[in-house]
Amino acid sequence: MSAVKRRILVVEDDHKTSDLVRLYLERDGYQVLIAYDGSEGLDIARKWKPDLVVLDLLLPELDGTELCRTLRKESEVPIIMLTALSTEQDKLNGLDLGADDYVTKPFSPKELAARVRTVLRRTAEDPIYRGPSLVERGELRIDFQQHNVKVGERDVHLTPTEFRILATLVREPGKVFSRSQLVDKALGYDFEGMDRTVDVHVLNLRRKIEVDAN
Amino acid sequence: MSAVKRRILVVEDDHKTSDLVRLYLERDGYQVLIAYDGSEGLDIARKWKPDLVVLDLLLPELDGTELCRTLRKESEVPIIMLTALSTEQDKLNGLDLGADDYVTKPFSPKELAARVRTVLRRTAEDPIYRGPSLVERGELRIDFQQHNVKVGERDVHLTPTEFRILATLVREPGKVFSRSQLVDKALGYDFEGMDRTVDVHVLNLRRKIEVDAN
DNA sequence: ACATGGCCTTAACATTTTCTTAAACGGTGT
DNA sequence: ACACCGTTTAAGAAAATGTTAAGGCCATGT
Repeated sequence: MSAVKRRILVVEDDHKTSDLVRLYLERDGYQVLIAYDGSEGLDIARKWKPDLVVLDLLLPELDGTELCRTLRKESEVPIIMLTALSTEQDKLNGLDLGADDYVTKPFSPKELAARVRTVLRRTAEDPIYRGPSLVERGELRIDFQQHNVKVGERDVHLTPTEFRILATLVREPGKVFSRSQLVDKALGYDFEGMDRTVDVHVLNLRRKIEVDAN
Repeated sequence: MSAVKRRILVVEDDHKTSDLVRLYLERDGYQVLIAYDGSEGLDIARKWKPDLVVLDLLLPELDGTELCRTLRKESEVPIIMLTALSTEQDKLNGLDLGADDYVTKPFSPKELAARVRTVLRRTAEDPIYRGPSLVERGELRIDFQQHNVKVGERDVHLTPTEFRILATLVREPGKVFSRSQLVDKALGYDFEGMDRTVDVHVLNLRRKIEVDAN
């Protein structure tokens, strides 16, 4: 897909956990480095400039809390907290430290991978995530954080492509897009299929969100 | 395919990057020139009249920011910004300068090539979209973004051809066009029908937008 | 490894909109 | 009256768009 792999630093002292995480993240096409204690983590973070840090809260040498705070001061690298603690209070503390997301142990590596994707997507240069993270137009309500859409009270499930198309349109209300423009925005610059593929997505989208359905 | 290759000027001081870019763009059938600093870039842009400029933001001699502004004042050549900076603010600045698109380093040359294609498709290919995206003449209001037309308060629905004819006329107010000139602009150079066809479109157009209808 | 389910893509067909053409109309000047 | 030229009409042809359904792919669960 993209030529340059995104780099992810995992700071986690438990080898079993870190190996599992590495496995899943590498399978998703990320480049992964693991630091086994806090100060090593800080070190690598500074030199390697990862695109995202997965950070265990309980660490030898330098605590995750501390590390998180330090990283935050030095850069805006997205951080996902990883911890055994799970009370609401703990979560709030974590987020206060500047973490972008929070996963409690025991966790499924798949879920972690999903969160990584989400956080990176939010922070990446994807135009559809620029601008307000909550957009309402009439009955329609699009939450870019949660990645969900409502029509009135009804929850609407959109596929990724449908979401991207809707997002593209909603970011520039009233603007008319050609098929190929929509393809670029929603299917990506390197899509090489038929223009008319987008017709079907738009049709499905309409069926799902149009109020005056018939 | 196309008789004359489109010309692309790449202004980029890093030889490694510029070579890579040249490789990809040439493979896509473009004619490529590289300028290794800003003032050289400006020079070539003026003399060579490229169809598109790929512009690194950080340049010796004359900064990309400055160059972009200058180019914009002198022509409407599409510009794609290339930069290592990637914060929201930087992107917005770049677009504010009048760049048509923005690619952050490290980038995949394939993506750049795709963006070039897209931008050229949007701009160079269709003259009626060059110039202000909102034009008002008297009661008439043409929005090229929204692709809609108003006469006073009234929304007017135009067919694609009618829109193109109106756009052609409105881009050069007062100018008189022969039938065949209008055919070329609105129906395309490869149209092979009767000149008179355009009469009908003009008629329909008049009915729709003329205020002193009867 | 295999079946499942969700999503994407495509080709084919249906429907709607737009384009094109030929022909008729109506002034104007000769 | 007739030739000339812009205008208008109407109807069939063509193009664009909407819709359906089938096949392929990939990730996930067994």
